[in-house]
Amino acid sequence: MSRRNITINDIASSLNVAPSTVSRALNNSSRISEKTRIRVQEKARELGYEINLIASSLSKEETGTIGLIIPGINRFFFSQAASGVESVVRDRGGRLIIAQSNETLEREKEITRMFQSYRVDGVIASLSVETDEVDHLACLQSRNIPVVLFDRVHFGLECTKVVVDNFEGAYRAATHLVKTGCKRPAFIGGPFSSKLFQQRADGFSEALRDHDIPLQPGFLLTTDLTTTDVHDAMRKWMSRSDPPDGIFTASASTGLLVIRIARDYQLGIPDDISIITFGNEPCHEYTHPSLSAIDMPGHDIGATAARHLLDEIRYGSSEHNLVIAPLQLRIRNSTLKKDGWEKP
Amino acid sequence: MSRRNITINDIASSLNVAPSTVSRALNNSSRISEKTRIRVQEKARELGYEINLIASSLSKEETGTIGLIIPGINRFFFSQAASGVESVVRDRGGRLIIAQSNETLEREKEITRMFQSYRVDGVIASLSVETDEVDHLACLQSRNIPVVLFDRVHFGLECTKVVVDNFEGAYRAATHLVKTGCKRPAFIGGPFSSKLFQQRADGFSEALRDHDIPLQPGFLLTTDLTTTDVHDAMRKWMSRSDPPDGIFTASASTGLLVIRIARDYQLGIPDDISIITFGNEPCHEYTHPSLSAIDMPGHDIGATAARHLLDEIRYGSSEHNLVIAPLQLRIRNSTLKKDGWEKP
DNA sequence: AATAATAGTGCAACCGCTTGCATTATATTA
DNA sequence: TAATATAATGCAAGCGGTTGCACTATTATT
Repeated sequence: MSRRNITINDIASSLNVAPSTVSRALNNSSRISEKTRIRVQEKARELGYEINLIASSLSKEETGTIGLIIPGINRFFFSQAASGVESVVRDRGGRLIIAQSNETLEREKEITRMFQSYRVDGVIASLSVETDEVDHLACLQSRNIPVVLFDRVHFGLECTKVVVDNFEGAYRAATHLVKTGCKRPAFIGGPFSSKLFQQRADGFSEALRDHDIPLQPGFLLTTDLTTTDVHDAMRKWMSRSDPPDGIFTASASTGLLVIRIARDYQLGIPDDISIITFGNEPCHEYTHPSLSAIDMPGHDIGATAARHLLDEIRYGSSEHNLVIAPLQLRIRNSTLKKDGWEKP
Repeated sequence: MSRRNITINDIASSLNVAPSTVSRALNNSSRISEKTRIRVQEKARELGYEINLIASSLSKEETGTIGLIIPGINRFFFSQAASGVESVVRDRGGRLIIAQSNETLEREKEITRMFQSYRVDGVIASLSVETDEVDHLACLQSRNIPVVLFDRVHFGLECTKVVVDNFEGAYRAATHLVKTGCKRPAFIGGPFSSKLFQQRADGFSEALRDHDIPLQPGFLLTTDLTTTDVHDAMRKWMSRSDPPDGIFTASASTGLLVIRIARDYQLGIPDDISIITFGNEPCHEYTHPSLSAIDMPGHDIGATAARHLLDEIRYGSSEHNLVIAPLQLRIRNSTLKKDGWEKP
């Protein structure tokens, strides 16, 4: 059982050539004769040689590794995105390090420091809710490590960003509610400190305005989206004599919660109340009724972010784009009122 | 904007000490005087020094990085497990590289080669369905890279394994079905090439035997668990004059599918037919009715695997354990028949 | 056949940190 | 005070590749 790993020196000496020749042969340098290349590669296979990427990284001053920061890997959207990133990075022969911020800025900073130490070639990130400044990311850039943000972006950082059009998605969701017969739609979203929720609220409002549906006072709620918050909101709404007949939740998980609470209130979905969410999860197919949603293509978003980052690394272009990923309206039963105006 | 990264040499020369002194000071070696240590650490902070982990890894011949191989990051159980691994690894100051096999052996082999090249300190893996031999993992071990398997393990590899007791879980699920009034429970699982499904089937059978419930012919199905397979199975069962009155699915996703198909057949759940699954997902709370399950603690399993691996790395112990993670029976509405024998 | 151009290979420095051993400064002991 | 033990620091050789440049072997040009 050979303890020590085979190195290019082993190959070199067993073939009586220089290590540099071996290195070039293994990297298919054009400066090596076909004959030698084959001799070297065969010997390498014979000895079970595997390149030491650490050594290679050190001398090449690039690691072929990119770092991914997400709030939590175990949330559907982010795991989809991670999957997308991973597949692109792998296709291009790279490696991926994934780290979770757990929604704290402190941890996010820790991770960027770690990535810096690791000399990753680039970083893709979706920011924690807490993140209100981006010095830690700017620091990466100043050390020549390009950054690409997706979904949870911050416009204080000059970099390529891959986002969905939150305004448009919300607009479409609200329009869908209206077109399927809702006269009194309501909105529940997260804090406006996150631009994303602001935009979703705006899209919702504008859609109502454009369709001449008045926004009832108290029907546009901003909370922290904790379970309690959502329960409170529902209680407030349902205790009214004129409750909403449609709800748009600005997050997928909130929608799932709302559908359950609505059932507890014995509300008929969608006939008493329609429900649609921003964000789509596998669950949505399995709820009762199945839950309509604005679907954010997580995998594509991750893949796109990765492609942009890798291009920036490869070509050193410092051209920063704002990429808008397409949204899909997934109509399911939670918004198909019997007497709705529009049936698919 | 300083392009080049600060190195220990920069610190050394600006302080007129040797690089080795700086290195030791930064690593809190006891061989350095308090005074120098502080001087060095302050200067390091002042210059914005960040250790180059690549260089450090190369000279220490250890990377502080561990590799994780899972079939797919975007599946709940595995993302939970990954999360568990990550948190433990991070607590101990390490880094994690995650790679997905996408359920193919070939990709799994590729990953192990990549990990080898990366000189990860250890590997945690949950095998692809295709994986019927473990030479690629044995190869890691032979190069002194310890391996820990979880959930999808292979007993051909001598290593620590973290699993759940599939037999017992299935036994408990089946017993639960029986105790809640099922007289004709059925089982649908994956191919027996995977030990795990075999064990679940065995647990199911034994529970019936122990409770004197006969297993009807054709009620223990082994398929590839594709959507078509599940539909076929349900059609076969439901076209009988004496269909099952309870179904135990050996995977969570199959259960979700079954509950939907059952609704399409207009079956009352749980009164006409109870459903319980091996594996629990957030979805289970939101289906209608909510779906009972044997819950595998993904996060804990990952964390446990990580702890064992890191200990093996640190202490070089070659003692290999079989760790059985506890299962939880999550009783929800899909198994609470009105006239069941046992109510919680 | 002599010269120039080109292809193939080797030398050696380097990437940045670590570490065994040698050396020097300081403290302890006789 | 000299001899010895101990603490603090420095030297230099790695770790395993990569790469600019020098050098040799081969081929093309006149």
